[in-house]
Amino acid sequence: MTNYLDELNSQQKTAVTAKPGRILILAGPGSGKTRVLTHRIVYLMREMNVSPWNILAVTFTNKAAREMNHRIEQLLDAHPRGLTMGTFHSVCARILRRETDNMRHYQRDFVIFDTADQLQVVKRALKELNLDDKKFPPPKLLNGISNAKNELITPDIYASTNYISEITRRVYEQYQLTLQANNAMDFDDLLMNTVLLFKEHPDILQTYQQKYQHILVDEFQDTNTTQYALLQHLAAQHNNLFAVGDGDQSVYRWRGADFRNIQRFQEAHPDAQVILLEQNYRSTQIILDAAKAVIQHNQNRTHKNLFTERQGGEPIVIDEAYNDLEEGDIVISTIKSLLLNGYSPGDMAVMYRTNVQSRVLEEAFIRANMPYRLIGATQFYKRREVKDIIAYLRLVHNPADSVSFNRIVNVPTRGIGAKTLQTLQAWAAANQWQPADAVIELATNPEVQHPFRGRAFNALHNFGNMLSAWITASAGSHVGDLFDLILEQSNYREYIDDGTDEGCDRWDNIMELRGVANDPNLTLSEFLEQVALVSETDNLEEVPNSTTLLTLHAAKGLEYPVVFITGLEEGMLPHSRSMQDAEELAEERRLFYVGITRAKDRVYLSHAFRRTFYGTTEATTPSRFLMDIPEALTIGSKPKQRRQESKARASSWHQSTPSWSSNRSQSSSSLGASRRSSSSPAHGGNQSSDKKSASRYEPTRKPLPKPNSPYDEPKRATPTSCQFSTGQKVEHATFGKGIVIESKITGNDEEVSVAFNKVGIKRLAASFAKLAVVE
DNA sequence: GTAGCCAAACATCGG
DNA sequence: GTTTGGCTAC
Ligand SMILES: Nc1ncnc2c1ncn2[C@@H]1O[C@H](COP(=O)(O)OP(=O)(O)OP(=O)(O)O)[C@@H](O)[C@H]1O
Repeated sequence: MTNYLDELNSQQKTAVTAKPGRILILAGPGSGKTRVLTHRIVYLMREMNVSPWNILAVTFTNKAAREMNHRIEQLLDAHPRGLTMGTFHSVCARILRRETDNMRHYQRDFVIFDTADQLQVVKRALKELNLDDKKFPPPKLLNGISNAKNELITPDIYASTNYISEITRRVYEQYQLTLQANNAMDFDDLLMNTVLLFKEHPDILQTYQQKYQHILVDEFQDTNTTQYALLQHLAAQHNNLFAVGDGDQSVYRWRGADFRNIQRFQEAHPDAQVILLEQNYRSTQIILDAAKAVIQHNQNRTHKNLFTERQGGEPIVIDEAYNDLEEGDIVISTIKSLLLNGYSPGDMAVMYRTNVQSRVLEEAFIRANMPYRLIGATQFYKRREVKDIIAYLRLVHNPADSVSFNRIVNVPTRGIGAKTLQTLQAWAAANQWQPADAVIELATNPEVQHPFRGRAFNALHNFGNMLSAWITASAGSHVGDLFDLILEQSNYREYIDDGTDEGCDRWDNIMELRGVANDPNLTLSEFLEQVALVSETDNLEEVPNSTTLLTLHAAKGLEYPVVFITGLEEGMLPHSRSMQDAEELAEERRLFYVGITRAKDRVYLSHAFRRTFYGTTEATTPSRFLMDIPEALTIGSKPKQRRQESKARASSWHQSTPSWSSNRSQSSSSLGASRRSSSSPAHGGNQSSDKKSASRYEPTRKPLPKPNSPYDEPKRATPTSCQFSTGQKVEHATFGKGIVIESKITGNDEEVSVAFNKVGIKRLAASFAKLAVVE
């Protein structure tokens, strides 16, 4: 039936049932984009009789794709077989993989290079061009190359206007040749090469145009020129493009995204239907008002009249901490209070501008023994041991990959040092081989002329033997079997698992990777593609019921009942590297806006008066963004005042200790619950080992403390008598009626356990929970 | 050829 | 404060 349309408001319904064509949905935060996209797909299939094979849906993360797939399956009560759904990168990778026969420079087994690999290639290009990598920093050059690719600029049309750009052009040219020789593409190539393929082969383009008659795109504001071109090509024939986006949430300008693609789209297609989604289903009025007040300061916005039916709400809490350490402690103690108020750890997220900030927060979680999940920072797939194993597998899959070859040829050490490698490189080059071809030749062709003797020869010969055996084995076997074979024959375990905690940890990571390879239906090629294209947020749900620590960027598209945004200081948010340029500053503001609008019920904003950079501590100024939130919506001392206070304090700090503590207790009163002032948290020696073994990468494997474990170790018992007693009937604003099962004094508050009729047993803080006794 | 040490660089955001 | 890579001593 059509009852799925009943779940939509009228704006959403207009969007979902719009006549196919060019459609632009401008969707405010929390306005149900996901719902509109999924229902649109179902609508196309059911009402318009469109086959899922003819639908392409592009999402921002793999996780979003999975979730939408799941949702559609529920709505249809059947698996949408044939539906193409994925990120730009994964969709392009699939197309390219299929079309390699039509590409001049690539074979089917091409691999995807990540940033570390890319840097190696840039360094090699510099060497080949006789350029000094001290004078021309590889990361800068790589950035230039990436920008060009995002703008669909190939080396031959790259216009150099000055010395540096001429260097970039040359390196770019050489870089592309090296990638091709390695049968490898970088992330940007996946997009650019797909567009180039379509440009060069109109017949192939036509095939895909006919296949993808209906195209839907999420997060349209964060598409770059190349992605935009891709969409325009694909949609050129049937003109059915359903783009959903919000200019106010554009936060990827720095990697080529341009929210003006929204305007471009409207200008290119004046007949496009534009539909606004303005009702926010997520946040309370107060949160939405605060967010609107923040974003209002940006120029050239499409006006949207956002509203919510969730009247009122909890005020935004603004906290000032003495330093970043105390900021972490404040977050922790606030979380503890919220846990007593019925929230669970998984309801909360702690956000920050840069990954380094996560460290202090993480340590606070570890000290307090609270469950958390860290997104990003040192990503799993970027860890040394994981990259090593992937390099082995990649080399077997694509022996042309010399970056992987160089990475593992002597890891574990097997007597192939710099000197030998140099000779190998020269010998390989003379024969037009890649290094892996050379060692295989050495091992399998006894006739071959070569420059090696003695130990070096033996080492290379052995390695070549192993490699060619793996390549043979890879043909018929599962990824898992190949994985095990490589581990065993390379002696990698002995090398990495050296008995230290760290070694053990690294081995565990390898076993975790092994788990991914377990899927029997996965080919080596698919496995490698999957691990290359996973994003940080993709595995988010794997740790149930722990608080999420993540950057504001990573938070885009997610929602949490409680959101903490930390580090609201000038230089941090807005970031110092974005404060010069008005456009970049506007993006910082959007980032803050994105953060606030992730919250359903509560927002906590914090800043530290002193923060440690590079090991030295400096005084800070509260973020200008704090002053944009109307006072009426906040609790905590007024941002304007504190700005001056902080400045004054910064200058007078060394003379005397100002009335910090009194000030502090004033601003913390808002939380009611106990909050210890962190005078000097012990920097114990066991801290670092704790961190490594306890949580950094464990969460996906090791169960974290159970949600009901006692986070709230009693601190200082204040002699207060209990208001509630066992058996008493009570009522709570949200949870309804229930019976008290236990009541005790914890910290300086009374902790009440109540069995509610509807929601089961909850533990609440009496001062917080507004429990009423009923007859 | 390799392990281990120390200095220099370092850290915005991510697929 | 941490990581990287270049250098030295075995
Ligand atoms: N018509 C509706 N009625 C009730 N709830 C809805 C409706 N539409 C969406 N929602 C709810 O609103 C919340 C936000 O939806 P969604 O995550 O799709 O927002 P979004 O538009 O993607 O937001 P953002 O742009 O901020 O990421 C979800 O919890 C969803 O269930």
